[in-house]
Amino acid sequence: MGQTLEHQLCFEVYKAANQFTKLYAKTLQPFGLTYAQYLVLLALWEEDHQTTSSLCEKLNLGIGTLNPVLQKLVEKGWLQKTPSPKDKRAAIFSLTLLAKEERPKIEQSIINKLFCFDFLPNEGPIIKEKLKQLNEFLAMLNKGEHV
Amino acid sequence: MGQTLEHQLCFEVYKAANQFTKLYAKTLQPFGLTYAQYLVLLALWEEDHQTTSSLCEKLNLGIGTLNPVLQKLVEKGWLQKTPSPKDKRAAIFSLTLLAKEERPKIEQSIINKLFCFDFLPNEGPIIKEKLKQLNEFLAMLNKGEHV
DNA sequence: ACACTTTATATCGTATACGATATAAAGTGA
DNA sequence: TCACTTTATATCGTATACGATATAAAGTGT
Repeated sequence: MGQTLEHQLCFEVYKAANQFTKLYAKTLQPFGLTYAQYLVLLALWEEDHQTTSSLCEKLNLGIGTLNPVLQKLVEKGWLQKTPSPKDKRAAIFSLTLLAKEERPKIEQSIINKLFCFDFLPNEGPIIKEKLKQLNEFLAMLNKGEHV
Repeated sequence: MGQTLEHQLCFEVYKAANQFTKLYAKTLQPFGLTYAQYLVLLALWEEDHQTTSSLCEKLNLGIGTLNPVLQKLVEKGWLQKTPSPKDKRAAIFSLTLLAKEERPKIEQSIINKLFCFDFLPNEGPIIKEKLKQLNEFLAMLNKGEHV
């Protein structure tokens, strides 16, 4: 395998992630949201009332990463944090009215920014499927003890 | 387009990037290198003696990101920083003997870790090509002023 | 030569992202 | 019940990653 920068899959993934972050940051900036904060909202729009650990699992992030993001979202009025009645350790995060009301505006902004060209509607689903396979492979490597 | 987390291409890219970072971090840890530091070495293994701005362009990173990484690599003895004779503003980074000698060991560790399965040799090149197209598209969006 | 712009690097503030560690609540088995 | 383990969250230190700003050198046009 060629070991030059040009030949590295990991580098293409790295660049794509950074570019997505920049693009979403610009699009989300009018709403006062960062990309990571938007991903949390996506997870909760999909299913409201989730614990920290549930969100960590969905987003594949550690609690050390997610906790500050969740705190910011609560401070800015997007989320509400309530203790679980069943488990005194657990915290449950729920969408506020603001988060529900702003959703269509945010979605429309992203559609206008990213999906007004042919590329993503055409190629997006294919790339996404390939990346899902890649992520399964990488998750396997990250779990196990190989070499 | 479905707006759930499950349906987002950006999220698959995000996860893949984080997983690569974790995987490479573990593999590079015996060498005292981080993933970002490794990417700099890749760029210089491909072409030695590059300026800060050249490395920024190759890695698609801002100087605010790259500068601390380069400083660390110099501190740890992987790179040498010399002022350019032609341009008093410019700094030129070159590989040390250590960086040249360790290269095959580092490459072998990564091959052992990631390429000892069928997945990357088989699917890697296809995914990489798709991501290159995606990156061109995202770069276009990040450059221009659309919407 | 000189005002103006551009380029190259440096620094700062904010926000992730990770692993390690700490703490408290919940679960488990003898 | 009680020691032990597991689970859920919190915090800390290190390293990116970004945009904004600052500074000095180089380039440009008159």
